[in-house]
Amino acid sequence: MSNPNPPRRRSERARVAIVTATRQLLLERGFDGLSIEAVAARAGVGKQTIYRWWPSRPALVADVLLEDADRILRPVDDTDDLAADLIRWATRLAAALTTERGNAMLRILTVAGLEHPDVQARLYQAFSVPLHTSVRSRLTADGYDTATAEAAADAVVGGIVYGILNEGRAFRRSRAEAIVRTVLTGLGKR
Amino acid sequence: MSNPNPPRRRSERARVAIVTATRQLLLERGFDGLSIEAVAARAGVGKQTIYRWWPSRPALVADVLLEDADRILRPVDDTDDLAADLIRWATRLAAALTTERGNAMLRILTVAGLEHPDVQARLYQAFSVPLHTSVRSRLTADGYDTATAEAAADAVVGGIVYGILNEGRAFRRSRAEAIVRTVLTGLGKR
Amino acid sequence: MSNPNPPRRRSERARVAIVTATRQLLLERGFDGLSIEAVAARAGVGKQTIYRWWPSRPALVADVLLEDADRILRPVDDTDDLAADLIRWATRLAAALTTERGNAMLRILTVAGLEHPDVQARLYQAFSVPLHTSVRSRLTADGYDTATAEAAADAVVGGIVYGILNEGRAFRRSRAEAIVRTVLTGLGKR
Amino acid sequence: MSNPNPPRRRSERARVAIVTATRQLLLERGFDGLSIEAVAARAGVGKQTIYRWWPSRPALVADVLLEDADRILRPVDDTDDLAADLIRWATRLAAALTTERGNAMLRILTVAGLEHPDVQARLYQAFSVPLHTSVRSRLTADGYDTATAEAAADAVVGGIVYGILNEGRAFRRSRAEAIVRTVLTGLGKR
DNA sequence: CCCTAATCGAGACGGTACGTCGTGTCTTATT
DNA sequence: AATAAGACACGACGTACCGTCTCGATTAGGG
Repeated sequence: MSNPNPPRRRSERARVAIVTATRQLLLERGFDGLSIEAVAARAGVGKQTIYRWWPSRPALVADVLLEDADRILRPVDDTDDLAADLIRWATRLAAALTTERGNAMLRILTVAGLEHPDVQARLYQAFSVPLHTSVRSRLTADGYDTATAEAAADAVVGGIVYGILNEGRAFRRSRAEAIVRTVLTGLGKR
Repeated sequence: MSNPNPPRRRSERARVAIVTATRQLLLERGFDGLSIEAVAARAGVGKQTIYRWWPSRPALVADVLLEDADRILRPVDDTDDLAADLIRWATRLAAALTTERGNAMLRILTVAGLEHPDVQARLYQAFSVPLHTSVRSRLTADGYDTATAEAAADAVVGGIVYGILNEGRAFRRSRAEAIVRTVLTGLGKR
Repeated sequence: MSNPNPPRRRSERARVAIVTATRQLLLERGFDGLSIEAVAARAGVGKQTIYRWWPSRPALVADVLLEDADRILRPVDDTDDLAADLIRWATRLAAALTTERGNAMLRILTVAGLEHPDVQARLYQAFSVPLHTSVRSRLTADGYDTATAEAAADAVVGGIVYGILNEGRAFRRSRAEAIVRTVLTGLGKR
Repeated sequence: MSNPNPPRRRSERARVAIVTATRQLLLERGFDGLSIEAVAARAGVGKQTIYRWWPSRPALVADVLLEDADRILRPVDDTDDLAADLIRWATRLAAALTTERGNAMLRILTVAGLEHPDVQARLYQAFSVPLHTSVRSRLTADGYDTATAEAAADAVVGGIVYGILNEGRAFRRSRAEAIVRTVLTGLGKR
């Protein structure tokens, strides 16, 4: 009995060439300067091959960003020093998002998400959720209740990422530390 | 002494028509869907009249957003109850940014800023700075030191705005309140 | 002794499906609107199967036209009345070329020939030559010399076919008759 | 009182460049090989400028052909020798249509007309009608009645042009002469 | 109060990119 | 082998806008 839905046979060679070309052009020209035509040319691929597998420019960009997600997402350490763990995590996050490449990625990621709802959903799952969860679960692991952990994660992640969106690479790591300290200081175990 | 910048005789009629058309089209089609050609057509204006006064599409959009800034920016009240003042302010901010129109504005504002550095600077001054300052000065007014107020303002503003950027209109006002409470609880006067 | 051209095992089913689909699409969309892809889809056949057996689109079209040649080509009757024979033949030809289908065929045939030299050669042999020969040999049968018969055939066939190419289905059969009469009247046996 | 329909201001420079480029490319690559993109590139013009003024490729081609119509259309001389006049005209027509350029034009003209009805109408008026009329009026000038002149013109023009469409540049001028002679011989004044 | 130069509407222009269609070649799995 | 299916690199399509550039036709101030 044969498969009624034979899987479409996709060229891995083309897929990699497209994703690679997209990544390069994204860093060279930014999200807005990225044209499908340029990607196709650099990848040595027909435009149709891109349109066959990706519904839109933001969707292609999202795939590229998702492949690089682990450069930004790191788990929170779990020693017996909560403050130290979160501060280490926060400064590393700030560091990753203020490298030239990391900052470019953050901006691209944000624009791509804002311009295309379904891409937004994927990026949200892949970036915002893990970031938030890292902090939240480190807190609940230490005994904080869900609501408190939630609000504290909002404040820490939002404070840092929104700060970097606004200030760009000028955002200092010490500011991330200050945010964590400020939020933490107020969290009395009940 | 003669005016070094002799006011050029600009048609106010055209200016208003352009800004109005831009606002409408922005809400109908979003930032990316906005074309100068469509603005000119809707405003009953030649394209050149737009290019004569605005250097780029984001600059035009920025002007429209700036005209509407006061719909979002409200001062923090200054009663003797810090927590109540900040919570009121935060929930109002969240409310403004989760209306259909307010949310659209936030998204447009963010994209416009991320894609055009000099527009970014103007929008930063007009939106991010006042937001941040509101909170910070309410805190310093209550005796908190600059560094603490800074970090707390980062956490509150970032927590709310970044949250809304991610969740959109689904962001609950109660979450804004929780963030404020969490941040506040930790701020012990020294 | 074995066949030097071992017949390749070609699917007759596919051949017929392709030719039929081509004929339908030719009548629906004309020569220019005919795409190999559409033929393959309508025939339920892979594109490669078409390219395997026909070198080009005009070649495929030519095959279809050749299968239908006998709808147009009729011998000239040979009674003892030359004028009546030729007039009958001419009006029948005009009739065949002014039906919806016949006229479409003529136009397709002409375009296909003009755009592809080797197809032109085949179509010339299959259509123009027999048409011309019909008239010419009826005349030589009646005793006219070759050169005269040749020129008269040129005038009759060209007059009718070129007329129909220009006027389309508006060309009246009586005009074909008039041409024949005019040409004939001048042919005095020597 | 201002003109309610201000004439659109068309660039003559662009018009000429487009027509010239089209003519060149037509002779280099033929009708089918002509792409709007190539015309735009060679003319140093945006594609839109072509599409703004011509509705289709055949329409553009028709304009080019019409500009060259006088290379083919010549009046019939009117001396007192009908046969000589028509033969001279016919051989000149055959000569014009069997030069490399003239033959190319004839083929292009025919294909363009067959593929686009409204272009067909214009080309018919500009080429077929004058050709036919030339012969017909020379005959009526000599006293032949309308119907006879009509049929004779059909035979002469059709015989020559259809012959050249079929035989191409191999068509001999003497054949044109033979056709004229044959048709003429049969025309007894009544 | 008129003159004149800046501004206005309109829209053509040379371009870039879009997203789609079709080409002819190829690869894979099936018969 | 030949087949149905369809991915692939490529080229062209016709459209949308870009930002620049004329065109007259106002229109608002300084003479």
